[in-house]
Amino acid sequence: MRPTTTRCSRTRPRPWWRVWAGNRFGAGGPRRLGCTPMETLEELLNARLTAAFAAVVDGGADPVLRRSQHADFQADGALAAARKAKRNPREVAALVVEHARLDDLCETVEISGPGFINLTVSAGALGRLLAGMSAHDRLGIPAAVTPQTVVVDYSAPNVAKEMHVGHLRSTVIGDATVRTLEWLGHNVVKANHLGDWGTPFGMLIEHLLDIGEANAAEELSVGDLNGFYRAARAKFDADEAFQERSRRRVVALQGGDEETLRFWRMLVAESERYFMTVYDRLGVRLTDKDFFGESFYNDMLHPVVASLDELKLLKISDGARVVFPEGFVNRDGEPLPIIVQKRDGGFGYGTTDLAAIRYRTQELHADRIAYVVGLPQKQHFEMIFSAARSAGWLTASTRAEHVAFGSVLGTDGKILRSRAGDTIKLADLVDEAISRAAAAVAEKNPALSEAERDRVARLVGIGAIKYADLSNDRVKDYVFDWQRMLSFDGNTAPYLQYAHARIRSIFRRGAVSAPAGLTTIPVAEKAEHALALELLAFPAVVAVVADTLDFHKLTHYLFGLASAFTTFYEQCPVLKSEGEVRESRLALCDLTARVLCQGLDLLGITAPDQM
RNA sequence: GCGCUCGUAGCUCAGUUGGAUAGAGCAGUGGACUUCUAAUCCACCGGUCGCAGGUUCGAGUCCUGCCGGGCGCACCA
Repeated sequence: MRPTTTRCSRTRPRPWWRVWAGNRFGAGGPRRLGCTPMETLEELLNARLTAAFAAVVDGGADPVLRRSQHADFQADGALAAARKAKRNPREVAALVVEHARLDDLCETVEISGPGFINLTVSAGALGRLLAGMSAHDRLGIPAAVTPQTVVVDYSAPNVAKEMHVGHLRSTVIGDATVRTLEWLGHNVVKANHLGDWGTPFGMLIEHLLDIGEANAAEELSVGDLNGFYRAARAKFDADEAFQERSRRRVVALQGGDEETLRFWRMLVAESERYFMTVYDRLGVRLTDKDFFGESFYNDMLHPVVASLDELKLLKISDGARVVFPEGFVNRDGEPLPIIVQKRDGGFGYGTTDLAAIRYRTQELHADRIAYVVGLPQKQHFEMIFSAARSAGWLTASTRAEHVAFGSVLGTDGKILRSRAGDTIKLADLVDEAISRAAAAVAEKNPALSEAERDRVARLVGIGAIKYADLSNDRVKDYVFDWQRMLSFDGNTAPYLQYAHARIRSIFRRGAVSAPAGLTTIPVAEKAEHALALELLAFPAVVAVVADTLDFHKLTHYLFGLASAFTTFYEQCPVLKSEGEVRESRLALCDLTARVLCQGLDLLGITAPDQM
């Protein structure tokens, strides 16, 4: 949910508690991470097949390479190419196979069915590629050669209002976005679009004065934001005099009255302090430097309106100043506006979003802006993007996207609420996750020390919540189910964390470290072969996820990797094997652990070494 | 009314530019611990892919029309 903002007055000081360092990202750029670009298995196969297709088919053709149940990979491109050229698909496939240089990569290349090309990767190729990946500190994924500046707009709680499950998804998905893009070497601006401005602040400030500054600070700092807000609201609804005071207070706030601003800052600061405690417990990267609330854009609102006017985009409709982005109609089929300035002179939230997008493209020089906001806001963002394009504030050189997500449902299939029917405080949700995880850990591994158990419980509990959220297609609603997300079986965070802990345990138990400097990692067994293919797929998956921000594709991959590992673990003794086989298996273990650890880290989940 | 979004096994979900017999997990049933963590693994059972047409060698995927759930449609954000 987008935070609440209603009105704004003529002049306003810039928020004092933070200084936007305009050149914070300008100089230096990202650290170069000393990586050599590597070719992935899939890229290699694709390149060879593409060359073969070019030799066989006029104008060439996409090999349509993918993983297969019938072999390691299959290339289906011959069918489409044959149809286009009105040729026999099996013959095209045969010619492609004849022309393809695959000797160094494939054990077998066979044609099957109507013209599928089935590829089995040779052990030698797997060994070489695995060794390359293992020797690489970034697991085969180089840092971006041309880093982008990416603004991630997420979390966005409201001052003096409790964070609830609605903020959970934005925070978790946003954090995964930040981690993934930062790891890839991009300049990421974390923009926590705090709801820190608007009419409610009249009543909130009056309530603060009623109960006294000290009491208010106390109430807010312990996280009783709902209590504070409700009390203010109740008075506002019941007491006419209080209403009047609140209205005057809003005017004073908007007018820049110094004392009023001091109270407002206090509300904001106390709320931010509280939000930080929640973020810290959740283990997300947001800091107190990342609050860029709506008030941050206040100075930019009048200029936005003026610019729209100059650009002839501004229209007057029913006394309000509006822009009509093309292609949007209301229920009567009339053009649907974005209200940039209301009849009474106040600004709408659309104005703030326009100001923010202009700021982000023109001042921050963003190459990409990701709005991690709920699906219901979809039309709003389409309108904002459309208007911003018309104004020239959003050009083809910036990718603006609404990273939409669905609702969190209870096991009854309805929007998740507490038993009493209230919204659930995010802080309570975190507490419950940790206490449930603590109980599970205590039961399943009593040998852990108390301190270690607490640490593991926190990582498991938080991991479970995040993983449950990220492992579903984000655009869909998902069902929040404690039992399922904390299960050690199935596609869950604890399962992956456990797989990782088991691997670390091998090295502890064997008192060995991962072999280094291998030029090849021989794979012989079926389970080793399958694990190798999974490991080598990591770079491609990360690339897709960075592009689509579909994190369930990463969780899906990690689960497949962990499954492949446990099969290997059951069938291929590591410490009991000897010589080259032992070295190879230790290297596979190490590589799996590193990929699991890194993959989970991109999701904001920590994998403990033991649990 | 217009628009967006979802509908796949009893449950929770994958399914990438259209490709081979639609895949997992949970639950259920049956197996496997002198063993590097059994917090695991293996096997079986389970689906008219909401419905009906269409496009073609081939449709869960693309097109059209329905049905059902959720959401949005100007001065709250």
